[in-house]
Amino acid sequence: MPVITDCVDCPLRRQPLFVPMSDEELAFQRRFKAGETHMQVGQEILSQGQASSAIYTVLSGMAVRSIMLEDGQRQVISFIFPGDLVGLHSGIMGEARHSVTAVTPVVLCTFPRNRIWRLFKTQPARAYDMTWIAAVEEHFLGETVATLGQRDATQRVAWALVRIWRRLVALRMETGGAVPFPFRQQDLSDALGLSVVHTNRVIVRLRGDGLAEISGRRLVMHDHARLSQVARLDMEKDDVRPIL
Amino acid sequence: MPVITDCVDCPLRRQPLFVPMSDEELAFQRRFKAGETHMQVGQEILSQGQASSAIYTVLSGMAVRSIMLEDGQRQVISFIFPGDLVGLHSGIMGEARHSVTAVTPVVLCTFPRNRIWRLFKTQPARAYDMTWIAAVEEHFLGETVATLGQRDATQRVAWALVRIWRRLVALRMETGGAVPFPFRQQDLSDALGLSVVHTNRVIVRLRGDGLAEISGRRLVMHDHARLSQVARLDMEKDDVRPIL
DNA sequence: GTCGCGCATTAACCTACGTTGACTTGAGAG
DNA sequence: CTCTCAAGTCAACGTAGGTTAATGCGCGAC
Repeated sequence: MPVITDCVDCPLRRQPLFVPMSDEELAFQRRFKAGETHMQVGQEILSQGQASSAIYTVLSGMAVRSIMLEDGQRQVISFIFPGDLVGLHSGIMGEARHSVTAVTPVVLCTFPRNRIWRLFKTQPARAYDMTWIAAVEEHFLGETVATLGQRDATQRVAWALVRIWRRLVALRMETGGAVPFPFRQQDLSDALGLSVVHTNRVIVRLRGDGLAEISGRRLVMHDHARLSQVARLDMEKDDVRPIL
Repeated sequence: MPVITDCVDCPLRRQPLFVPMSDEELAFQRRFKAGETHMQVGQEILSQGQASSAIYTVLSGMAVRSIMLEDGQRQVISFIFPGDLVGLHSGIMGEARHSVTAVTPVVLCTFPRNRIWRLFKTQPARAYDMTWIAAVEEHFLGETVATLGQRDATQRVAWALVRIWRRLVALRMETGGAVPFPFRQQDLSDALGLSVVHTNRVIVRLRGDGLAEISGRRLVMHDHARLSQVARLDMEKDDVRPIL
């Protein structure tokens, strides 16, 4: 039987990426958390079209959020990392409009759906944070739309790699100039609206140019500054965000 | 001096598209609303990079939400219609990451930023609605990402036209098989990641095929079912949403 | 009226990316 | 150790959509 992480000991909330929690918030959080769920690689945390009974914070592991279109094409909407909130809008709107699939083993904090309303009633600060999280998410999606709409293949791939890199660095998951990269090239291309073949062409070229490379399920960043330039991302500090 | 609409008389909240408000909510809303702002065509309701001091609900008129990229390209993130909430995440995150530009004269209900926190403290139901709105918005953005990532030009244009059509029909703005369409083809192409030239090719073809046409600042829908099919949008009822 | 201007429309040409299909590599199963 | 299967890589060729640039057209200014 695995031991459940007490929120007090949660390794995530101390990360500089996240807004610190007050003692009172922490106390509420411990009661709000109903338990933990463990998912295997390939398992669906959320399934498109299914009602979902809970929202989750990813404690560890990674996943992809994707929509399957009627004609069988898949769009990856976003990559999911530790600290991300999953299922907010299925929780609010009733039915999941997308799937979330684990690409590594994933541990989730579970917050039952029917407690969300209590959170809004008794914990306005936490409710505010939830809206804040939704706003951050929306901001990223806007950036994604801009990337898909206006960038060419090279810029898109560079953008995705830099975004993933920065997020994992902020989570202190960088070791020896590399971060875990459990996504397949197929996931990347489904996220960027490119064919796998062309995504691969770009990745090979970026590697040849000494900018970054993917090898052994890890992303090795050789030249963050130059790759950011290719991606047209400035070097601005990532904003902190709340965590549930 | 223009007369300010009392929330009690607000023509929007009665529309079937929106979740009805309780008397108590309505009472709060009247105090929450600080006033109205009128914008001219071309004016910016929100400017990318500027701090914004308020959030707004669009009472009437239309706008586009867009990002200007460093190299001068513009991505239209979404089209804004009456009932939409504008500036939620600039309000929460401090600085606007995108611009919102009026494409018709626009009337806005103004909610000062510093009252948002009071809303969360005293009106959990309204706070919940705000999160709900953010979730609906996020859902649409996800659909946009999927459209830009996986659809070809014809499907994209059809998708945009159907989305706009349905929203304006839900707002009861349809007359004689047509709705107002104040957007330029340039706006459409910036939203869909296409060149104006190609967008025009598609529009001309859709018109020739008797599906829909844009003429005289109006969108005439000749065959909603068939166009929806082209857009790969099913005929599902649009969900209701709250309004602030 | 007619001038000026932003927007829609069209045609000719070109390229970035998709498609198909074959080959390689590597990791886990037995 | 080697078999298998999924993922990565690569080349050849085709096409959707970009680019450029010219023309048409309504509409407000005066």
